[in-house]
Amino acid sequence: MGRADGSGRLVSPPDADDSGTGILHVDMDAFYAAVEVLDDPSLAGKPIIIGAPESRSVVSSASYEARRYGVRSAMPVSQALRLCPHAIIVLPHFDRYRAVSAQVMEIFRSITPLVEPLSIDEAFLDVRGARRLWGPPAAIARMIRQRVRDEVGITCSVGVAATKHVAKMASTLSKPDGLLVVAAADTLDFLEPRSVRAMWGIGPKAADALEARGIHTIGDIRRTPVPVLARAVGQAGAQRISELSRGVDPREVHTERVEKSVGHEETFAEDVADAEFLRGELLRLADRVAVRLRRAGWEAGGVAIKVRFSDFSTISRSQTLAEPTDVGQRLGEAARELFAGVDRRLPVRLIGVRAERLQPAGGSPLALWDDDEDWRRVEGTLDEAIARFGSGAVTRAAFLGRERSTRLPSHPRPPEDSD
DNA sequence: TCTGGGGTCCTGGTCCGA
DNA sequence: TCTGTCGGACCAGGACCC
Repeated sequence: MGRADGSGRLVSPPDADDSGTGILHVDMDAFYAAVEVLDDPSLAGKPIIIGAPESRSVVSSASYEARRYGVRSAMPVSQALRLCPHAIIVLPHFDRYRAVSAQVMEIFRSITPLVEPLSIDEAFLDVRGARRLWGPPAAIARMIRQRVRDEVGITCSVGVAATKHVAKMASTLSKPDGLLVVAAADTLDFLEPRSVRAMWGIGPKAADALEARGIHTIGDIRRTPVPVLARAVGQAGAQRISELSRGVDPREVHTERVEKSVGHEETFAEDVADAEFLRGELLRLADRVAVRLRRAGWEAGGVAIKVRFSDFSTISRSQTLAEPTDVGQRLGEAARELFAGVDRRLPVRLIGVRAERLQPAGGSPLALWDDDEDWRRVEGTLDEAIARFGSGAVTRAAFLGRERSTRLPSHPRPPEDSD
């Protein structure tokens, strides 16, 4: 497995056993800060905070030099500056981060087509089919680290394991600039002593709820019956963490990701009570959402708004549209209708608009599944397909290329969903 | 001390039709 | 015809992730 190297991280020796593995999780180290150093080498070795200097801004990313002072992502910039007064604040350059990210992802795809980007700075790779070309998984991981360093100029950490969950945990433990390999046979030993907080999907609330029941480690989760876990994290969560604690994680590496909603939100520099101004903002945000919808060729079947008040309490309202749309005016009208029903007892800190239930604009081709999971492709809308084939013959329909399934009326749920 | 913006997923409540 | 039940759709809120 791995050993501590004195810096708090775990790394594997060059001859680490990688038998039974094949999933890699690659995570760039302090990505935004690393790109800024790449573009301005005079920042190297200095505490950098990526964020806006405005009063309500939070830290998007921080260099490891800043993290030593306790600076963390999502922390208010004002608080970060109290912890590290000599930190250098750098405004984010998202276009540049996206360009570097594309460069890194291209390296991954030159090794295997099975790449699942999780965010701008991390991805899962399934390298089980790449062994003959590039060698065993641990060797591939070393090659990736070398290539990212040589060709892009930044460092990354890699976890190698048999499953996504363990690979993700391993990369986190190996940070920064590390490699940790967990052979399949070592999975349970690896998981056993780790804090429940280290699990992917367990946040502060769930961790508190588990610890209140004496469940502190992943080994504790493994020994706890699912109904007991369910009282802390809900039924679905309990089932999931119970399986993960036993090293069971059947999730594959998916190369296609389907967005389910598109939204914009804005926190005002100062809280706003002026309703007319807020209505104007809703229209402006709806327009931005509509532009993105049209660029992607989607229409929204529903609209949601989010309002955060000066006391940080947050409400949301949503409605299904009579007809799907990608027109900003229509989205804006729906958002304003929803806003009219909100009790505005306090000034507003943040307002947001989100388009939901996305579907292809103008009735795209459908794939229809019948009861035998046999499928056929038809042109037109779902309603037209029902008219043509009858709802009884069809259990499931998906818009091609989007993997959006729609269960048809009066019919049993298919054995598995397409998501 | 004072909490961004972009998302996904889950839960629980309510309404409605079969 | 009335009533109870069940399941699906929809909605609101919260937790979580980067």
